[in-house]
Amino acid sequence: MKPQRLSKYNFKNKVLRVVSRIPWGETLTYAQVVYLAGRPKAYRAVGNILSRNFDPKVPCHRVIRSDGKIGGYNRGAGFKKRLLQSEGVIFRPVGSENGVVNR
DNA sequence: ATGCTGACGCTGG
DNA sequence: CCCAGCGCCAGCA
Repeated sequence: MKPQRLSKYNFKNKVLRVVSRIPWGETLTYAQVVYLAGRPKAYRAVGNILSRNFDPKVPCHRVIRSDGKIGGYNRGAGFKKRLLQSEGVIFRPVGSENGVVNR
């Protein structure tokens, strides 16, 4: 077992792990995830990582924007919203598209 | 090694 | 509420 260097090498891994621990029906913002992963200012990178993640073990649809908007999804934002709604996440109809998570 | 990319966040208009 | 601009960072070609 090699000592795990959390500085950068594990960042992606850590992010995926954090996301995979989000309970059913719960949501976290990108900022929260990145904070838990230890890089409070790397929210940009998280988007990159999640966009490339296709592992079903990682419920990346539970990660939303800090302003409450849904954000993007590699399978389509609409699909992401449906998934969240089916998990009981309440959306407040705002604007035309995105909608805001009620919390 | 270098430069561009993007599922973001925040402020200002 | 919507749009534009700037900052920030790890991944990837």
